[in-house]
Amino acid sequence: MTQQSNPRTTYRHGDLRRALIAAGTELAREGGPDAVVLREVTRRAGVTPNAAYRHFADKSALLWAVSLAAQSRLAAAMEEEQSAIDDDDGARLGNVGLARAKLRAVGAGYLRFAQTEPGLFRTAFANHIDLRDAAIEDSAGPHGRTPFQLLSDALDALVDAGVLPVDRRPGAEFVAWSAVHGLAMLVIDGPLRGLDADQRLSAAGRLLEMVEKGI
Amino acid sequence: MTQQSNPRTTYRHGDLRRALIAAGTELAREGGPDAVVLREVTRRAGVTPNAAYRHFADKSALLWAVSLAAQSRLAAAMEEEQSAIDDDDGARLGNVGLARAKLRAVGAGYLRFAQTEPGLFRTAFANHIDLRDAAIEDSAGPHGRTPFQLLSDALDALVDAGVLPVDRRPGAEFVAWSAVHGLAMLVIDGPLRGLDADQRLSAAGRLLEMVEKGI
DNA sequence: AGATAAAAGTAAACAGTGTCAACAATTGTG
DNA sequence: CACAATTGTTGACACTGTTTACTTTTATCT
Repeated sequence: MTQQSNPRTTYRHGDLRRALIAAGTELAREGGPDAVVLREVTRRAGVTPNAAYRHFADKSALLWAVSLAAQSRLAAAMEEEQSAIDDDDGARLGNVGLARAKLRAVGAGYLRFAQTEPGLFRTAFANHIDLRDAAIEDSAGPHGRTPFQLLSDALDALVDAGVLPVDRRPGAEFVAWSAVHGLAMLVIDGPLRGLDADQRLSAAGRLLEMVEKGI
Repeated sequence: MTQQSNPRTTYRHGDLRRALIAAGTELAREGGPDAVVLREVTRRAGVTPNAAYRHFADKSALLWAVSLAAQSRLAAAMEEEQSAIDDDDGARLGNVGLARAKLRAVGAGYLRFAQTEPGLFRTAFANHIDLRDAAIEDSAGPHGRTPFQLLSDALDALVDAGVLPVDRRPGAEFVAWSAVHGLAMLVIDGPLRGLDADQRLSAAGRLLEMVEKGI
C-alpha cells in the first residue's frame, strides 16, 4: 500500500504539490500530524524525497498546508451539522431558538469531527497555526467560511437575535471555542480517552449547555 | 551545555532512572514533548544511549514518566494558587464565596502554569496519558493530590457549600476541565498564540466566569 | 570468602528520518 | 533554435530509536 498504483511515465509529475498535500492529508488522517513524514509522502506520490523541496521550503511548510486542508474539512463538518437544522424545523424554533441551534451546531460539528477524524483534527491545530490562517481560503469549507468564521457568524446571529448582549460579544469566540476545543482534545488524545460513547455524548451535551448559559 | 559537568567516575551511575527523568523534564521544559529525545537525555545524564533501556522499556515509557513529573508540577501550581486565598481573606468571603474562589483558583493555576511552563504543560498531556494516571502518586503535588483530584475536591466543596446541586455534580469535572484546558491549548500552542498578555488575562477571567455560571 | 548469577552500563550496527549540494531531464521563452 | 528556468533525481550527511552481543560491577548463596 506504500507504492503508488500508476508509476508515472512522464518525467514531470504535473500536479505534484497537490498530490503531496493529498498524500500528507491521508497520512494525517491515519495517524495525526506526527504520521505525516516527508519521505513517506513523496513515496506515495511516486517521487523522490527531495522533489518535495521544489514545492515546500520545509517539512513544516508541507505540514502547514496539510493543516489548512484539515481545517477545511472541519469547516465542512460544521456546515453539515448546521444544515441539518434549518431544513426541518426552521420556523418551529423562533428567531432566538434558531440562533441558539446554529451555535450549538457549530460546537456539535466540531466535536463530531474531532471524534470521527481524530488524526485530521489534531493536524488542523498542530504546529504553528495562527489566527491569521483563519482568513486563508484553503482552510475554508464548501461555503467559503473557515471554522473560526463559522463560529463568529453564529455568535453574531446570537447578538442579532437579542440573546447575547452586544457588550458581551467581543471575546465571546475565545471562550466558546476554548470549551469545545478542550473537550475535543481531552477526549481524543488526552485523559478522557477512556470515556465510552454514552459518556462522551452526555459530556458534549452538558458542555454545549454550559456555553449557552455562561457565555 | 550538552555535556554533563561531572563525568561520573564510577561505572554505575547510582541513580540513573531519576537522572533520566530529570534530564527529560528539563528538555520538555525547553521544547515540549517532542524535545525529549532519548539520545539527548542520556547524553545529559552522561551515559550511553542504551543505558536508558535498563530503566525504561521504551522512549515512550520515559516520556510517560516525564509526563507524570510535569503533572506533579502542574498540581503544585494549582495548590499555590489556592493557598493564596485562604491566608488573607478566608473568612471575609462566606462559605460559598470561598468554595467559589477555590474552584477559580484551580482554573487560574492551571492557566498560569500553561503559560509559564508551556513545554511542561504540553508534556503533561502528551502521548497516552490516561485518567487512571490521575491516581498515581508520581503525578501528585506537594499535598499528595493530582491535578484532577484537586479539581474534584473543589467541585465537592462547591456541592457542600450548596452552590452546585448534587444532581449536577457527576460529570462536572469534565466540562470544567474542558473549558480551561481548551483555552490553555489554544493560547500556548494554537491559533490564539497571538493574543497579548491583556487579552489572555481577560479571556481567562471571562472563561472562569462562564464555568461558574454555566456548570 | 569465593563462585555465580543478576543488574547496569558499553559497543557496534541497522533502518529510518529531514535536509543539503550537485546533477539531469524537461519545459518555456528570447 | 539556443538557453535559461523549472522540476525531479542521486548521493551524501547527521541525527534518531532500537536490537544484539559484550563487559563490568554488585548482590547472593553456600
